[in-house]
Amino acid sequence: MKQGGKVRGGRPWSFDRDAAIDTAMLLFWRHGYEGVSVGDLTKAIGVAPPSLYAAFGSKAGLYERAMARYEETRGGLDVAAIQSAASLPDAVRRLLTDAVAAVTQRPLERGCMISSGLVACHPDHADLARDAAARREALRARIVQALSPFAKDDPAETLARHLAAVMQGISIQARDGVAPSELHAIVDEVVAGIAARCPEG
Amino acid sequence: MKQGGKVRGGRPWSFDRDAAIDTAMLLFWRHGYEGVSVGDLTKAIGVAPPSLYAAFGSKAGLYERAMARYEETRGGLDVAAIQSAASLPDAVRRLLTDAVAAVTQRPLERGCMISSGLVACHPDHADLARDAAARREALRARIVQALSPFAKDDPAETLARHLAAVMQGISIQARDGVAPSELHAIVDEVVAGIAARCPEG
DNA sequence: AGCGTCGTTTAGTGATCGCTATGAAACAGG
DNA sequence: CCTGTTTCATAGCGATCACTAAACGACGCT
Repeated sequence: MKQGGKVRGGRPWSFDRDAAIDTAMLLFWRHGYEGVSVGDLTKAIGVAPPSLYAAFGSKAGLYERAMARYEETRGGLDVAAIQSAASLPDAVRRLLTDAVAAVTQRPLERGCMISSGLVACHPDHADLARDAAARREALRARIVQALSPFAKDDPAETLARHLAAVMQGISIQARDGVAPSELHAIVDEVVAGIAARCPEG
Repeated sequence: MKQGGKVRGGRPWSFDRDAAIDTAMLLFWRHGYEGVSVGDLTKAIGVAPPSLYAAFGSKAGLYERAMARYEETRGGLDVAAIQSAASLPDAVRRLLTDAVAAVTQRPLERGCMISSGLVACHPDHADLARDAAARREALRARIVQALSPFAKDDPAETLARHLAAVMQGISIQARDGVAPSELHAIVDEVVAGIAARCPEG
């Protein structure tokens, strides 16, 4: 998907598909799917509508690409790093601290595009909403995996759902402008609650 | 705001303003602000656009009325009932159990209109988004009040933010179709974490 | 009945929505 | 050069957006 993916002949691409997805990702991240028009996208990318449609099929198709890009680059949950933690509370702390950093890093694009994206929308976009919900469920499953050295089966599933809920709430509050220090205070409380119920210190 | 709020003369109202706000509330609750058009609203209410605008000013004005109605009737946090709890863990349990009930009660309108509503939108609707964020902050303040018999000042503020985050996450997961039993499992974990760190059992 | 008042309807405003038909432009190979 | 292939921008599609001008209709009052 770099510049010029030709085989034989044809006019070369005038814009970088990769950069276009990044641009679209930032716009969707800020304003949501229904808050960004195709006109906004073409203007920000610097291209005419037919080029966008030739490259990505539809606005919904570009949104899916943007979501996937977000997962690869921003919503990356470093499973290995969390698994190497010394204890369950430490693993939870790493997980949630990373989450706070991710949702407060950029001043304009706050919150998590997956955790609090496409929660409600027009019925016409129900497919996209289902996709977003599936990505949230997949994120929860990856939390289960990340916690696998510390908790098994049913407890891990429930704990992952609990932590997913906390991360979703943190995402919404980050969007609302809550300071990182206050979000870290939430993390401290959650970790303390886990630690207090944990056999190992 | 009942049928016929006249003073002198004039044609009587043909539709119940109260019922119209309820109808709009359900639609906005399901699909979000940007997911409902004025055409959807006029069709559901059974009235022509000018009547809607005469009664509520604008789509945004009707949304604000719907949000207020939601707070009065659905998002009602029973502060008194929670304050009468036997302990902090019990108070938290009541709070979160009520929240799960509220977000899973109706099959079509799931989640909380305030906790996970208008999180991202077009810049033109930034005022409404600020209003929604303010309502979320006000909800957190009411949690502080509800917990006032059990926690004071700084700890209460942080705990309320923590619980608000959990409630927001529960709202999103309820929208995604997560079963009430699994949401209750989250509540159990949060309550257990509070109880384990609490001086009184 | 006639008048004033206000809510209603019909019908439509310009703007924007997501998307596309058409043809020119820019390349590779001959 | 020419032809074939692919991407590009111009221009505009029908539909829908939030919203409104203008006239009609239903009442209280005199």
